[in-house]
Amino acid sequence: MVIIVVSGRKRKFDEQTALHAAMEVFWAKGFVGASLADLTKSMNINKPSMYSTFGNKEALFIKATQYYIENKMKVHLDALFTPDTPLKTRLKNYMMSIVGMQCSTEQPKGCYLVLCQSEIAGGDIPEEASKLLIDIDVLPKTLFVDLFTTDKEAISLGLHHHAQGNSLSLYTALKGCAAMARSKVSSTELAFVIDTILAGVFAGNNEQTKVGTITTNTIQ
Amino acid sequence: MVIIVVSGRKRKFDEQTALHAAMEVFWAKGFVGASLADLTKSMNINKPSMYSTFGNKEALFIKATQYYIENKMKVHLDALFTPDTPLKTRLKNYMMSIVGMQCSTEQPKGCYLVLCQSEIAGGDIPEEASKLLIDIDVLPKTLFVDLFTTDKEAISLGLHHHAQGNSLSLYTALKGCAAMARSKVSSTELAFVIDTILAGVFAGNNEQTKVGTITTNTIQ
DNA sequence: AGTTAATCATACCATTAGGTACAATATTAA
DNA sequence: TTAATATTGTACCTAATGGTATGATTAACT
Repeated sequence: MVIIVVSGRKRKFDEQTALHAAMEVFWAKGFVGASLADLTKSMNINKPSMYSTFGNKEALFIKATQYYIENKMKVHLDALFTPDTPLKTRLKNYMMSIVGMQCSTEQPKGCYLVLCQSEIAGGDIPEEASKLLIDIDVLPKTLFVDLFTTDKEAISLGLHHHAQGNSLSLYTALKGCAAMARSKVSSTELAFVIDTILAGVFAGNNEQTKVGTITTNTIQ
Repeated sequence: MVIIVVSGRKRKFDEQTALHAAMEVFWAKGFVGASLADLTKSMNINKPSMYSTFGNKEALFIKATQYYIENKMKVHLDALFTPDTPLKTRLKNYMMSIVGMQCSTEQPKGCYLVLCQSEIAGGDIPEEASKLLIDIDVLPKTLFVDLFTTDKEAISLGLHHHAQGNSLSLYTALKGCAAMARSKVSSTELAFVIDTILAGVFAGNNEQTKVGTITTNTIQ
């Protein structure tokens, strides 16, 4: 990191602190729902300061989103790779770490990304921001797929045969929990949901249930 | 229904058709994201017609939401009570009927209610509309609870012992699928997710997984 | 046909949206 | 102390927001 010393008035606010505040506004209201008045008020700065520091609303959103990923997503990863811990326990710890955050009263309930991703279809999210949100969406699923295909225990349990499907199931459960958390469902209740989806994955769900006359068991 | 015949110019548009169009706009953009320009353009009427017919944006939203419930939610119920069909199959048919709708290209992807409910936390949804959205949210869960507590097969399988938790699991899965569908995940892929959660429910997930040093197995 | 009453289209209102110009204010280099 | 530079606060811009007033249209009832 290069620090260039220049003369001029010093910035009164801390960029990271302001970014944290912006993140919370987008987390609660989404990109479209968050107005510049909302943002600058929470960031405790005025519009020219915001524009000179971050560019515009979209650029601020992109930085806030990256801030969320760095500070609110990656922190849970440790639980997934704890040594000498059964796979199921590691998955549960990881998922409950996320669910705990979704239900916390310290910050907006639910998931920043789930909310903003759901705004894309409305057509009011600028292209670059939209692209970022879509790109991010593959990361958690890829993480699960890697785990199911490389973890010794996963392979010995045969879970790697349905790595894609199992990963999608867990990721879908997390998104469902995000929606539930936003409606104020407690993490205690959602723990049961996590247990259930993990039971389904570990029980093996290969015996597909018939739908009408056709049977579905392929993932494309 | 009382029809009052009065003199005067006849309405050029059909109220239900207009409501259907409004529903699709709210479905795609949410309450906050949908502007009156968006709405009246899709409804193919102009603002005074909209205001004289429906009241205001909130009243239109409430009617559109009720329209959604009547025409897009209740249609799936039949699958849940098909005679001579195993419980698991009925649940799968019901859930896949919903997921199929979430993934359809005939209308906006995902779920109208999940999107709009997620906007409540932002504080920009008027009170009456917000109350409706919150009230609706208990219906699907209640539906599952009733089923698990009254269905013969459910009871014989012991599923009624975790009626609350199992219901929450299925409802959470549906909300997760809604989020997934909005990001264009196919119903074929989501069928695997539904199979997995059903496997979890029917396998019984009573054997809870330890989280750190504490064990969670209660639903409050 | 003429009266009555409801709907329609246009234009408009106040407010808020995202975004800037500009002058006042701090800060450093000289 | 002064010149140079960057940040700040205020005021403003244009476009879009939810919502209306108004007068022209159109249809039913007498």
